[in-house]
Amino acid sequence: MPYTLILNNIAKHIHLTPDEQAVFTGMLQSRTIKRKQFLLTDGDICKHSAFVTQGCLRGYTVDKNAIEHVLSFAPPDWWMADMYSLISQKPGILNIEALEETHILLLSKHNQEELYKQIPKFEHFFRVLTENSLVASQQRLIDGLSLTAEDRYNNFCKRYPTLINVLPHKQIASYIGVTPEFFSRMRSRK
Amino acid sequence: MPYTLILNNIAKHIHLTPDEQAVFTGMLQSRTIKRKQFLLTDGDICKHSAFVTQGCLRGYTVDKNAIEHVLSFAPPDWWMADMYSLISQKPGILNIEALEETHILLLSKHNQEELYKQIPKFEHFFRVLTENSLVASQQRLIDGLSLTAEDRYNNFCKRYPTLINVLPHKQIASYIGVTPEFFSRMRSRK
DNA sequence: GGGGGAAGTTGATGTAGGTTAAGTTTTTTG
DNA sequence: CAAAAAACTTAACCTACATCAACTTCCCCC
Repeated sequence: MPYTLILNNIAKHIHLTPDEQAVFTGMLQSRTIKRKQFLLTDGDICKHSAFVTQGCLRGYTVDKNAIEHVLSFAPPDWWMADMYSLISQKPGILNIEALEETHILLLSKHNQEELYKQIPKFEHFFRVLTENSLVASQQRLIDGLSLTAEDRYNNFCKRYPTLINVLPHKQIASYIGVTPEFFSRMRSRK
Repeated sequence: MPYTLILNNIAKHIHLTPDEQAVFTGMLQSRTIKRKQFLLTDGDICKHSAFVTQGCLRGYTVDKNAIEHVLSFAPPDWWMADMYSLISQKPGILNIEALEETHILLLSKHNQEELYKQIPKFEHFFRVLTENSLVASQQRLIDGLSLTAEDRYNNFCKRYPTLINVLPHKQIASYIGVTPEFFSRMRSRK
């Protein structure tokens, strides 16, 4: 059953009756994105939250020197969206690309709001999810201000051990905020 | 009436009946913090969300070299807490200090949860609040990865024009991630 | 209102990490 | 499976920003 992962993800925070589960899963749309293809690009208006069931997404921005900066990765069991664009419904700044063939479940903004009305527990669920993201984002900000690149890399290894062997080095380098060249030097110093 | 500001803050996202307003304001505790005094220090467990009605708070961490890093400022009409500690109820990493005499309204974690039960609209309110914080935090992350210190300073001036003339330079320097010395040089170059 | 301790400035020097470039290895895809 | 592209490495050189130190100005608080 393709909904096991997402229902378990939700069950971590709220309990759904079988009926509610059916309402919820009925709102989902499943989709496969091939390697190097995009779910969303810079300038698009984000109309869905995506939940990854297989593969891996990355969300990144491109600066005025055409350098990419990874904001987040989404391996299985993670949610991904351009939050700014999703909540404002204005053109976003994020590119969301599949690093390998990736299976996702899409929840449209319309259905998400419908869910808040029909099953208010989902307000709670997404509040908690957002709170956790905020804490992680703030911790990463603090790390960026107070740690060396080497310490940030060590943290990344500890926090996301499964991703280390899956992601290309240049993507990890971009996430922690260094060039691939410097990342390579850092790694050889140990 | 000392609750006007906070009720208007809430009215931006949800509508409360007079009864609900009374329930809510009845849960608040007001407090004054003198200049250079702390609402919370590193290692404390955060038990309240604070809403500033007058003055200004700053939240910062201290790294292993005893350097302070400002995570956020809270002028009037802003909420402040150590989110990590508040949601996990584990010792936090944030110091929250008053930059001048500051009036706040405190909502305890217990009352906040009570509010979610008694007036579910508050789930919605805090979800939206948290979403907006997340978007701001992510934008700051991206700025840190892709802009020079000078560009970050210009952004800060645009985004928080009222804070520029209120905050000591060294606090702004810390927020944008440079030393006071470099901040001074940056400013003299224009 | 004046003295003392922060806050801010300025200059000389140091360094983490960037840039450019060239070469090697791995992966992808026709 | 081969060729092309992408990922990774190494080295020389560069720069944005940090550090240290001495000085000046501001602004609390007694």
